[in-house]
Amino acid sequence: MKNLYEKLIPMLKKGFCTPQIAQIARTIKEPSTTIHFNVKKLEKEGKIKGYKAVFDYTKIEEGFCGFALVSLSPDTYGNPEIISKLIANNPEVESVDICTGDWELVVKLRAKDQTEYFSAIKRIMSKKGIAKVNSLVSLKSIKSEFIEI
Amino acid sequence: MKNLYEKLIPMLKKGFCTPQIAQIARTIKEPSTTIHFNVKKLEKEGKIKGYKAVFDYTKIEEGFCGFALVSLSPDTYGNPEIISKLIANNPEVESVDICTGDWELVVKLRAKDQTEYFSAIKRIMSKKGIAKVNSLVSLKSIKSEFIEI
DNA sequence: TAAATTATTGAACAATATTCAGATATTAAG
DNA sequence: CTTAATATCTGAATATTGTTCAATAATTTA
Repeated sequence: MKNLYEKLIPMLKKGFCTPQIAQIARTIKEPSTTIHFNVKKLEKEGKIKGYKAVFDYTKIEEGFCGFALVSLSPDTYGNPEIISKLIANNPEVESVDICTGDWELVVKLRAKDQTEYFSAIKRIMSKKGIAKVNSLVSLKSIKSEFIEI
Repeated sequence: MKNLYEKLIPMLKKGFCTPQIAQIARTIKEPSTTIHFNVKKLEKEGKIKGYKAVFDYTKIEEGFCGFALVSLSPDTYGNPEIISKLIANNPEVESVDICTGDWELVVKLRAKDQTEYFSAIKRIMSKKGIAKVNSLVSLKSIKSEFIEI
């Protein structure tokens, strides 16, 4: 068979989905055209960023998940956004947050296995400005993207 | 006006979306019926858990985000799933991971503001079995759910 | 109060997901 | 290798759904 999974999964992970207006309308018993109006307003107001699929990552070759707690070196304190965006720009990176507390960045990553996770971490975190990285490896994801696994 | 946002946002945050088969088909130049077949297969195989909207949480009264790094007390080491599921079962909780490393759990939370975040943390984390909580407050989300903000 | 803007809604339309049946490819068995 | 069985692919037809439009109602502003 044609390997469409390799194309479909990255597409659906980032978008290519749409709200089910008729089903929402039926569920909350409002006219579908009212739901349509409201959803489009949420989009125009920039409140909705997009629509996407949520995967069971253990079943799509992304079962190895971890958090990198990052300390920045003093010279990047003034502008953590630049390095954050560089980190975010990797497909293995699920989320990046600039934080207060013991670490400046919290980065969530997903890879196929330990080997690929290790090589991703090395590649992504070997940047000038990163002083220290503390890795927490996830043994089991209980909830992700607001959806319980 | 009817406040449909209060109903729509929780619905779209967890589901009520669907893949855009025709658009995928056009993009990768395959028959839409083939895409349909493949997507349904992904669903049957349990690889796709659902379809949902991603929000700009700063614009929907969930702008305050943080991570709780949790240490469990020795008596819960043997069964961290139970307490993890209790934690996951709160609407403020975006993700829960059982980890190795310096903390047993990593919990991502979203609330309206500092006050509501504080009350959520107190409510969620005051459980027997939780030994210690280290909170990291997000000042800015750069990427979330694989989507850059 | 009156005017203007914003929200709601049903009917008509266009686009899309889904079903179905036949064709093709792949795998398993002899 | 050949045949049978199974799985995948695909176009045509259908049913469902998102979208547009125009008219009405509600809300806000002057």
